[in-house]
Amino acid sequence: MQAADTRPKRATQPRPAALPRRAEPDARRQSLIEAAMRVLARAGANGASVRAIAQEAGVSPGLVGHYFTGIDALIAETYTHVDAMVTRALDAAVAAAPPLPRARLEAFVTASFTAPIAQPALLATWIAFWSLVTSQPQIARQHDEQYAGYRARLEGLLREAGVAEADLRHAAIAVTALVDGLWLELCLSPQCFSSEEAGAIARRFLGTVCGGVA
Amino acid sequence: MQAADTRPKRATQPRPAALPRRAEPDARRQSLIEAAMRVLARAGANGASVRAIAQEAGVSPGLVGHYFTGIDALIAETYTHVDAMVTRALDAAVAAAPPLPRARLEAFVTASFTAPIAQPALLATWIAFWSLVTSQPQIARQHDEQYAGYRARLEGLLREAGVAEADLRHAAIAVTALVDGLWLELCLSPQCFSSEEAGAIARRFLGTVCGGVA
DNA sequence: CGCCTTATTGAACGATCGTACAACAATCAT
DNA sequence: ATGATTGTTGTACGATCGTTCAATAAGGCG
Repeated sequence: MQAADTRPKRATQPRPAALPRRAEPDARRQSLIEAAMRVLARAGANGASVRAIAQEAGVSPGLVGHYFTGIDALIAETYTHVDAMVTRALDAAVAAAPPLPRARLEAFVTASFTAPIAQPALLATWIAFWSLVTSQPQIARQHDEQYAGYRARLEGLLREAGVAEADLRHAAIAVTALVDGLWLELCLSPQCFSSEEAGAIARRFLGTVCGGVA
Repeated sequence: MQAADTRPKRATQPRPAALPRRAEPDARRQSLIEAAMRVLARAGANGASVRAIAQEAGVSPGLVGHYFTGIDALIAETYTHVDAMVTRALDAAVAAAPPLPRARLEAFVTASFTAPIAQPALLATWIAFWSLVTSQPQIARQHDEQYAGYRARLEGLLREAGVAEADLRHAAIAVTALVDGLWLELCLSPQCFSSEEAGAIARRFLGTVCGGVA
């Protein structure tokens, strides 16, 4: 597997201004993680090498080893960063919704299919992370924790919406699976169905889960 | 060199008997694809190199280039092979079900969470394939076709089960997404919920899609 | 200013990657 | 048997991989 052609040089995200030659450690870490995001979006999971990321960040390859124990740790932290960004976007969507339990729930799932969450450029980050889950127990644990957090947030919204406590776990698993499946297919072949259709399908499912009439 | 080192190391799947030195071309192709499956299951997407696959198949690395245009083509054909195996297992489950539309439909989704489909060892094949979808248009086309085939089969079962023609497309997309999401999470963290739970969740969803009460 | 800490460099290392290719060997037609 | 065909080998090549590490440079502090 070799790096794919990246000729078009499509501007996925503008590169931020270069950091001072000697930067604040936290800022440098962050800039490396954001560079990894851009490389993953542009070149895919197979193209996200130490050298490519360092070049994207405008630093020497050796610096990666100074901030991360290895490329896998950088990928894992990039996943954490993207996951936090997704969580923030979802929380913002919920907060912006009318203060009705059902509306908040619908805002949660609808936001999953709109920018900045559902963009094919983010898929490579998940793929790169998933490919580490099987072989690295620590990565598997991280995945479990972040997914558990996602489901816990969803369980809270479902509880507000009146889902019985006994059904909460299965309902959260079901909604999570449906949203993830729609999200994945939306990223893999965006022309198969639209974000609006995905949102409509998911909201309709919420109607059956909450048992209530719309 | 390392010709003597053919002792069984880790038996994920038993390696089939070695082919004769000069094998039937179709058989050799097939053996390379099956070797790729075993390597993907054992070493993950990042470990599925030409050399590892050739060694697993008991042939020289150069032979891969004789049967496939490159490692990406071998991965793509491996995906095709696994997809065909899944399709066969699903069709067999449907055929073995009672000849009632709803039972056939339930058999279809239930089989998605039992061997030989839902095993974490298969996840690496999907991951390796997905990582090629973004960068290679031909792979993207192949993905679209195989997913369309899956949904078409599901649409047929849903039609038999009485789903209105106007709802068929969205229903198939929804069931596919739910099953895929459950399947993915089941492979990524098998301890989070069980295959039986996944089946129960999916069957319950079918009840709401078909409109009928269970 | 000189000293100390440390962020950063850039090259080098060994390993592995995918692919190409000449040589070898096995089968088949004649 | 002989030649043609082709499956198969093994190696070599250039590229790239992740990581290491001595050298360098940039600030903080006396």
